[in-house]
Amino acid sequence: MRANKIKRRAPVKLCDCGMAAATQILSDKWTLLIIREAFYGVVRFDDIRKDIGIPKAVLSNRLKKLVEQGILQKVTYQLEGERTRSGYVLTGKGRDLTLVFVAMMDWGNKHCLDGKSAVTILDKNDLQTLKLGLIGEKDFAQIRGLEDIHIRLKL
Amino acid sequence: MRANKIKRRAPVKLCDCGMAAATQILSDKWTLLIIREAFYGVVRFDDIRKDIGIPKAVLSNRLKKLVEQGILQKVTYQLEGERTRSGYVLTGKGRDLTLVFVAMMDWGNKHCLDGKSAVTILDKNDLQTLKLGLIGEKDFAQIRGLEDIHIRLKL
DNA sequence: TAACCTGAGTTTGACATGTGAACTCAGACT
DNA sequence: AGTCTGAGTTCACATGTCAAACTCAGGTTA
Repeated sequence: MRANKIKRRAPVKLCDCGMAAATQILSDKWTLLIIREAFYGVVRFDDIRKDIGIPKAVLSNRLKKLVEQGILQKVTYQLEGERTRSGYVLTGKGRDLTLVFVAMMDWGNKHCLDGKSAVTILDKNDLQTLKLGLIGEKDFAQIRGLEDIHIRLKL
Repeated sequence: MRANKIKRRAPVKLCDCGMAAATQILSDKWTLLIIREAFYGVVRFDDIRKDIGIPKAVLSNRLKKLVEQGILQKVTYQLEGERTRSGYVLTGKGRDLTLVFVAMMDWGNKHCLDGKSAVTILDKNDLQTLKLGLIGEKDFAQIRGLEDIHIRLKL
């Protein structure tokens, strides 16, 4: 290995590091799976529980924390012919996790799932395939906003 | 909330979901912080420990798992005038976490750190500022590879 | 050569958290 | 009035976390 790249200290202190701050909120066995449910539109306590197999006590605790942190909000809604219920949906702060979500999905598909991916991300308007990447200033205008994208299942 | 968006089940099973697979590997209080150290070039057991404040027993355990999973590899290296030592550096699979890293950093900076960011990501060649985003097919060629980027500290 | 220092762990034992099963409680249905 | 369902809470036990003490190998000092 190239010894000149070795550092004895990280150049950014934990308290100045957005990545470190984010991990403290997101890095828990269940939290990101709960947020995944929210992205897919599953809002009910028992539905989330059945989908991901989380113990009730833990789900209750995590939902509480996610609401405190402003990532989810508790809302009241009513499905056709059903009574009103409460559910948990993403706030703006929560929806802003989209790129984290996509980045993890891409990595997981490539390295844990033999490159298979279950969804494609499309431009909502022209249905063009979208890809996550780092791009230069002159192309910033080409970046799609969260309102302009659509997640489509394959097959 | 728009009731038509509510689902009773996630459309992608956990076992087919790259995101879910990724969370099972990464979602632990310390794992992503250890990977952060690796990105910054901190490779030694004790240096990592001092930087992030992780207990030795836990660090030992996590490094073992990260090596098993092929995200880090244990290497032998020698600094000028020091004896040979072993350290932990990113593999290709580990470096592929760059976009996850950047996505989490962007989110954490925006939502946990008042928009302050400690680093900028530049094109290694023309020092253009780079940004993470979803872009359309005709611009795929503008996406920078991991070899072409450079993380610069602000100030 | 012996004593010491440092890095990289392992062991220990108290404490915290996670877990599944059983319990609660309120609103709607019969 | 009794039952069902959704959304939790409580319990008792297994697992994980933590700080401090211990180990062990190489290199340094006396």
